[in-house]
Amino acid sequence: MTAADALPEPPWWTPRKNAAPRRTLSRESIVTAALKLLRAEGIDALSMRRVATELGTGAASLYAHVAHKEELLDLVLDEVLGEIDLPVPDATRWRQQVTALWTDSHAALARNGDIARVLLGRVPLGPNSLRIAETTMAILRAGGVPDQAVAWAVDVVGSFVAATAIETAEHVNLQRAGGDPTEYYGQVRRYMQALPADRFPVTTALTAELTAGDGDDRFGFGLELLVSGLAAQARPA
Amino acid sequence: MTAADALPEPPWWTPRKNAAPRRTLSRESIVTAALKLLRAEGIDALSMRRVATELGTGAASLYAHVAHKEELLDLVLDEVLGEIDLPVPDATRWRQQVTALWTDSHAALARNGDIARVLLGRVPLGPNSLRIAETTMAILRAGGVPDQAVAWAVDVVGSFVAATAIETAEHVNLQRAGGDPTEYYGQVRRYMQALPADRFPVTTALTAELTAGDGDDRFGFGLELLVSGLAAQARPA
DNA sequence: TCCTCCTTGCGAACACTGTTCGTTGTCGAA
DNA sequence: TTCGACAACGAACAGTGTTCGCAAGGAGGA
Repeated sequence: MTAADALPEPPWWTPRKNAAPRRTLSRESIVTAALKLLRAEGIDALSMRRVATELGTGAASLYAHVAHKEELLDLVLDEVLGEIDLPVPDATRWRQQVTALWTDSHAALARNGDIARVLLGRVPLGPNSLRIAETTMAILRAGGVPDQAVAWAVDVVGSFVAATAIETAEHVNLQRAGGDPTEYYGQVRRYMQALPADRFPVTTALTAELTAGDGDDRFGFGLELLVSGLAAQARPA
Repeated sequence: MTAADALPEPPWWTPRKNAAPRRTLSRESIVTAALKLLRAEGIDALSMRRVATELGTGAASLYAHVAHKEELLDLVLDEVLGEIDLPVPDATRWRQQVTALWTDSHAALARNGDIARVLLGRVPLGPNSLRIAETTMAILRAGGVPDQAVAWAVDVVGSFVAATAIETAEHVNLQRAGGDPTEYYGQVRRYMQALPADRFPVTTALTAELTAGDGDDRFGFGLELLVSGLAAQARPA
């Protein structure tokens, strides 16, 4: 760095476009930037242009490392799934193990914005998805769950985990946007209570139960239903 | 036209401009056009401009009848849910009744493009949603399911129904786009079979089971898990 | 050393999106 | 007949994903 660097270049010099080192962009850095944006502002804020500006460049530059936005989202999803750590299957504790694994998955998705949205309607085939599916199936199989049930459970419970993660994430979204979830639920509750009781006897009677519990409570309830259903199908040890 | 018309609209639905002489455009015609587009080309094709041109007008005209796109989607969703017909709760057949009702809901959503996407992350409070929820809870309660379980089940199973409906709809999407689902599943199957067997023993062993069955089979499997879980919690008759 | 090829970076542009603004045209009531 | 209300709507704005064409630099060979 000499003193000359501080001077503005004469305008008749053709300006050097980039003083910065060129090899600054990579797939990893793009995924990291996207993930950061996702966590901070949700999936709606995740545009190619915003990811690019986060990295100090233009949107077009991303397409040298990533085919489309969908591929970027796939990569981000797999990155998130990488946060989940996998147990070594133990036949004597299979119920606790699947419960913990699915709970972890729910938590990992829910804590990363509404990334779970990209999971729905796709068969996730990223390396981390595959590792999770493999481990899940190994645990269930060790528990004596029949093969067809094992295969379908990993899909079906996966859908359930994704769907409830979206719900939980939306809760978090609301909070970040300055909204108060309890206030919102209060509004919903008052609306349900104000329904005509003759046509909605159960809804009006159960407003307390309907608005009780947070996302995790509801997820836990559903998961327990599913896991106990699987346990009922398992051959006794 | 059913009793749903008599319900108070949720306060966040902007009331239609009342008693106005309308020429061709109306809320109903907009919802119908949107639904038609949704069925034909999926939710991604559902833009305000396309709905408008379907009606022979411009996008701006829609905003006299609908506050935003989100509200339009809410209306479309409720229209779809109106296709489901509700049984009269019968305590002796509660299991068959909930199973049929949830299966119907799944079918209604799946046959209308990926409309189920708008269901996720929202508490659906349209008149038809409320009627379905009321009936579902009445059936479960008649079956002796505890109140808290009734309330959470309607939410949790609703999420499950929506998630699997998206999956089924995506299947249909693929078919409409000229793709062959069996060919696609064959591809997935070959990919899984080609995985290193030492690190993915279960996945490679269960490729047949993993690609077996269509959306309805998988939905039925998951639903059976959930319903039998609820039955286990019900007090004996 | 020079001259290619090839990948990366990137500004500009294209065809879209949801939404708003200001104006036009029409209709019911006074 | 006049007037005010309001649906209809073209144009515009700010945003989106993606493509194109060109510039810059490194690698490899002559």
